[in-house]
Amino acid sequence: MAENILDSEHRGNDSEHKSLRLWLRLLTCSNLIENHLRARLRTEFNSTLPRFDLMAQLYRYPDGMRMGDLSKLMMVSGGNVTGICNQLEKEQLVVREVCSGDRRAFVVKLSKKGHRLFDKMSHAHEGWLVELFSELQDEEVARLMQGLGSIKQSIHKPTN
Amino acid sequence: MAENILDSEHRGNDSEHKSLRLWLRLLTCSNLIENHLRARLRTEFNSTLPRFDLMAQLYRYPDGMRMGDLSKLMMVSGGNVTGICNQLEKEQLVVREVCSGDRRAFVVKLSKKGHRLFDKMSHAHEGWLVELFSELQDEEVARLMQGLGSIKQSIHKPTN
DNA sequence: TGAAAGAAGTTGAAGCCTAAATAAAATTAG
DNA sequence: CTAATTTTATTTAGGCTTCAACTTCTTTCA
Repeated sequence: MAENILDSEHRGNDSEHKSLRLWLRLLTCSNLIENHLRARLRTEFNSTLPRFDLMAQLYRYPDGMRMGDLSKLMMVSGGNVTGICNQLEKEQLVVREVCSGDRRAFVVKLSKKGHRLFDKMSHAHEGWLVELFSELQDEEVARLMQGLGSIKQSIHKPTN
Repeated sequence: MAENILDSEHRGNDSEHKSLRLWLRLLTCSNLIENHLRARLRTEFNSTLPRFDLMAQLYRYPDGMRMGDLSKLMMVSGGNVTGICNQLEKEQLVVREVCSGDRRAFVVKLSKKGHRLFDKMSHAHEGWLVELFSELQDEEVARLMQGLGSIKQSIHKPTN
């Protein structure tokens, strides 16, 4: 314990500050983009980011997915998925079907109405992102993809 | 308008998907890290990320800051800052002082107790980040810092 | 000066989100 | 087969977050 304190004062300070600064910058970018997307979703579609994200997952899996899969992919809690699905279901954008073979589970799918709406939203959404990233060179994007990929990998196995 | 639709179908599809994929990857990384930090803050300090973030801002400005500045720096709404400050004030980790010269405003500062607590928390917090990023090469971190910097710049002036 | 415009912070309603507890069904093991 | 465990989804309590409306104070400018 005491050694750790010494350690971090004698060496490693650099690496610490680098890690912190990297995280803060990553967070800033994420917040900037998220806030921008949220605002446009609200003003242009009277919708929200979580609703959009859930529909986006279903859009990519036309056969539908279970609540638990949604929770994992979206990296949010199960209760949260339940809540958002309830709303989308009430608005008839999404359908819960009983899962043959497991009576506990549901398969959630985009309804026709939901599919149509998401078509429009995702098109706009992609446009906003292209706009936001318009000043970035292709090469820079490629490097970022790679670097962020490393982070993803690095974290999925946190000193296991 | 109609031209835009044509445009995006004839060319630019690549760039669209690149932008979208970059955003999704950025978001994934951000979520992974955020969830990890949130969990450790909870288990090890029985605290939360928003509380930590607010205290972090005050820690960097020992003379305190106004609510509005906190809102801008943290990129969250004013009402949100009010709520978090209320909590921290109740726990005596933070102090609201009347602002001489503007009777509408407050200057929020870290209390002694808050300062001591944040000392401990931030030390742990930096350690967690070093751990999370431990597999990244220095060079990769530098490249990421630069790339994310470009994003930040690019977005702060969204086609102004 | 004084009315209009703007800015700082709070409040309230609604939705988002988590963690922990629960209920129901499936799986595993004895 | 049955009891214990695990899995799937929901519920609950509490905190986070936004937006819009509001109050109070400051600034502007006619």
